[in-house]
Parts: sequence; structure tokens; C-alpha cells
Amino acid sequence: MTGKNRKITPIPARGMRDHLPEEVLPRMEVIDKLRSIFESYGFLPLETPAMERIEVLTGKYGDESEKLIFKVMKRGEELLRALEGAKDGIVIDRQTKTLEVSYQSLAQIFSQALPDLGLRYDLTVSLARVVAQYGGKIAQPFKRYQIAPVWRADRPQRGRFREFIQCDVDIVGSDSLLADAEIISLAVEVYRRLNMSAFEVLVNHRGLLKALNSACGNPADRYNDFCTAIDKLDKIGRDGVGEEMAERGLDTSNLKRFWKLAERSCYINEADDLDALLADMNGFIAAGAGGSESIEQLRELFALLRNLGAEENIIRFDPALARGLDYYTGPVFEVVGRDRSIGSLGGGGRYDELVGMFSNRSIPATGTSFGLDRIVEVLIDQNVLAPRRTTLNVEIIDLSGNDMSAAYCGRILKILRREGVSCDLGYGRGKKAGKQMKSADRRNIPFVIIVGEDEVDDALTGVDDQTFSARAGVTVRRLSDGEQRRTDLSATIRWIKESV
RNA sequence: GUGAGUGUAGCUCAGUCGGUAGAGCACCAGGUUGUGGCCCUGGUGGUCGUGGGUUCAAGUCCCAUCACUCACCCCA
Repeated sequence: MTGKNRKITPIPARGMRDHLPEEVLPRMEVIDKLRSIFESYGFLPLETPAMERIEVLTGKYGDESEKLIFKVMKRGEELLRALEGAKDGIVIDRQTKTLEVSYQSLAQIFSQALPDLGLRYDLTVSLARVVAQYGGKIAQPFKRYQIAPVWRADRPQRGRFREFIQCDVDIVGSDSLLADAEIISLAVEVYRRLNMSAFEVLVNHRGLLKALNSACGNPADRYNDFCTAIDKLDKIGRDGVGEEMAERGLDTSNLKRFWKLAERSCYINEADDLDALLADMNGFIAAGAGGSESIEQLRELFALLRNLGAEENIIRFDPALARGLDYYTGPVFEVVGRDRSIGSLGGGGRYDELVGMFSNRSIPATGTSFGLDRIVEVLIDQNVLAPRRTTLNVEIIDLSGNDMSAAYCGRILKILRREGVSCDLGYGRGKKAGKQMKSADRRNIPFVIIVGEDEVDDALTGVDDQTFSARAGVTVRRLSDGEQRRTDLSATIRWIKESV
């Protein structure tokens, strides 16, 4: 460090964020609530390393996403050996400590030969690895949740970061639709218990989309393109989707019939409309492979959801729901705001081919992921959640700042803390009352206890804490409305507990 | 990866035709002897992102670079 010219920027690394206490406190409230709901459904916590072997991560997400994995290079001697091992297009001279490499080989060597670790890109791949590693120990169906950061080397943007928290809940090893129903009703309960307003859950089936793709006149292998285009409906509208499909070389001649069906999307409690829609859907896809089976599954899933006590007008069958990820194989769902302006709050579905990838056999799985940051953002917007500047209930204002008052304050602190009332001694001991009170108020501390000569005169020496609580005169003020009481400590504690 | 925009005090920003930097908020002190939020006064705080160029003179014009933001792609 040679002076101020060398000052290091205090801005966090690109796409990464600091979370100050006032922001962390409401986030932790949400996390606590999520955990208790997950556990009430019997999901168990799992923790896995932030870094995985690189070969665990690669080949799972598709070429585009694979570029977004943060890779960690081999280190020290191993790095040199790897460079020497990458014979093609590279010459290393240990004597002269020089390295010659063609520009073309460089990118390939750096991205393939040198990394041996990577930061996890999501939590599902780690789950699949754990299931393969501890297969015998883990009783299936395995219900696990994991709330943890994941990393993506994406270019940051509004609501998109390089490090963010995922809250994943999955059931591994059951192909029962009951598992899908349980995941969906869990999602509904989470948003309801978080007091999120104006949301709904859209449900569809990947098999149905496959059949719709065929019914629209496209070959089966264009089904991913079909889903990708449909998935953009909210953003670019029907005409946009049509153009998108044309660009991708898909048949758009039958699209009108599809929209006609899609706009009959209805809540699952609207039984007559729902039955009619499913029946007409079945007619439309008559030739589609496996489509009828998907429709039967949806029918059963909706019945199960009603059994699990689904509220009215929350869960909706939406034939135009696609979900971007191409690993889904069965029912899929997405939680959205009713006005659609806040985008997706979370979603999930069945993915029967993914978890088995380390086990060489297919293991059925279904699950959901909650976007913690987006949920917190929406809850703050809806005034359900507020930034919190303190965990303190009480600050003690010591006006005298002498040995006598210090002993008196100390005794109050000890008793309050033991009673579960968080409290602290103001650092402005001995300063003017106005200053100290202002300082407490600015940090949103709800109560102050004012200790001056009058109060200390009342202090009772040589008595136990219980006697002290019952007899010591305490001046306590509620800052929200200025109400001030002079009473004993026990009554003070009751008042504080009642109002916070 | 592609395209656009913005960098001036801790924060939000102004700064005219190129003439050596300003406001509000925040912070500190006081107006106020044991009572906060409002108001008033004063104060601290800036290599104008960084480097180069043009000019008698650059926050201002030009070039480069870095960082951030937004949109696309993709996703949570």
C-alpha cells in the first residue's frame, strides 16, 4: 500500500452483494418461516459443499448455461502438470520458465484442462450426487430441503445476480402424483403464510405440451423450441410467440386453435369448465403421443389438490405454461403475481431423468424452488415486511454516568436480558437526555429506560433480583407515542413484552 | 455473448458558452440545566472513476480504459 492512489475499491465483486443488518433481519424472518413450513411437511435439511468436482457440474445444464459455471483452476504444481499434460498446441520449457501456446488452444485449455472444481450452479445436481453416494442410507422417498447460495457467472441485471440464495424442496424416489400434489400445496402454503397477496399458481403438464407440439404440426424433436416460444407469452404476447415460432421454423397454422383452448384457462375449483377444457384438449391432441395420459394425470393431480384442501381461485390449469428448463418430464407449475408485473416468484415440477444421472438408473423426482430475493423484494413492496434497524427492545439512558448509576443500570440489564427482553446501555452515558434519546430513536429502539439521580436514589442494595424487580422505581418511555411510566421493574417488563 | 446509458461529498444529484466546485439528506457541535421526532445556526467532508490528448485554461471537448446500470440472450 503506497498511499491513497492505491485505494482498493470497496464495491463488492461484480454481481455480488453485501446485506446490511436491516436487510438481513427480514430475510432471516422469511427463511425461518420457510424452514418451519418445510419441516412441518416432513422435509429434512441437507447441506452440501459450495464447490463440486468440475465433472459433477459439466454436461448437466446445456452449452449455454455451462459457460456460466464459475470454474476453479488447479493450483500450484498440479496446475503446471496440467499445462504440460495439455500437449496440443502448448510448449512448456521448465528450464527457461517460458510457455508457448497458440491463441486457439488457449481458450480450450483454460476451460477444459485446467479447472478441477466449480461453484455449484444449482442445488439439484448436488442432490442427485448425494442420492447416488448414499443410496443405501437414504430411505426413499427422500424429502429434503436446502436453502443455500448458488453462483452463476451471468452478466448482472435487475433482479439477477452472480450469487443468490435458492430454497429448494424436493421429493426423490416417488413417481406418485401425490408427491406432485404435496409440492404444489406446499408452495401455496408458503406464499399464504408469508402473507403474500394477489398470487396464483399455474399448472400444466410437460407431456401435454409435447402432444400440443405434435398437434400443432411440428415434429417431436422440435418440442423444446415449442416450449421456449410458448414460455415467452407473458413477455411478448401471442403475436410475438407466433413470430418467435416462425423464426424457429415451427408450424403456426394450428396456433389459433391452441390459443382458443389456452384462453379457457380456469381455476381447478371451477369443475365443469375444467372438465370441459380437459376433454376438448384431449380432442385437439388426439394424435399426440402420450397426450391422453398426461391429461389423465392432470385430472388426478387436480383431484388430489382438492383433497389436500386447496383454496378456491388459487390454483389454475394453464395450457400455455411451459417453464423454460428442459429437464421437466411431468406436471409443472409456476407461482406468479396476479397482475403478472412482478414475474415468476418460483416454480417447479417433475423431473424423472435428472436425479438418476449419477446412479445409472432413472429415479423419479419432483420439487420446487423459491427465489428468496424476489420474495423478500415483493413482500417489502407489499408492506408485509419492513427493514429492521435493531433487535433491541430497550436502551437504558444513564444520565449521571457515575459508579452508582452504573451499578443500578447493570442490575437492570441483567434482569431484562434474563427475562428475554433485549436491551443495551446507551453509549452516550452521562450526556444530555435529549441526545441519548435521539440516538435510541434513530435506531428505532421501541423503549428507553431513563436512569438519573432520582431513580438511583431508590436503588435497593443487598436485595435479591426478585425483590429488586418488585420494588425498584424505573422510568420507562415508549418512543412511538411518548407514553412514560414510573413503576417497578416487573411491571415495566410486562409492559414492554405486551407492546413488542 | 450483443446493444445502449451513466460515473461530481457517505447517499441522491445540480454545475449554463470551457474560466480552479454547489445543494438537499446524513454526520458532528450548538440553540435546549432530566425528555426524541419539527425548526434554526455553525462545522467536517471532493485528485469531479482512471490514464492520456486539445487548450493560456478542462468537471465541462476528444480518445482510451475501468466500474456500474438498463435491455437482449438466458434464468431465480
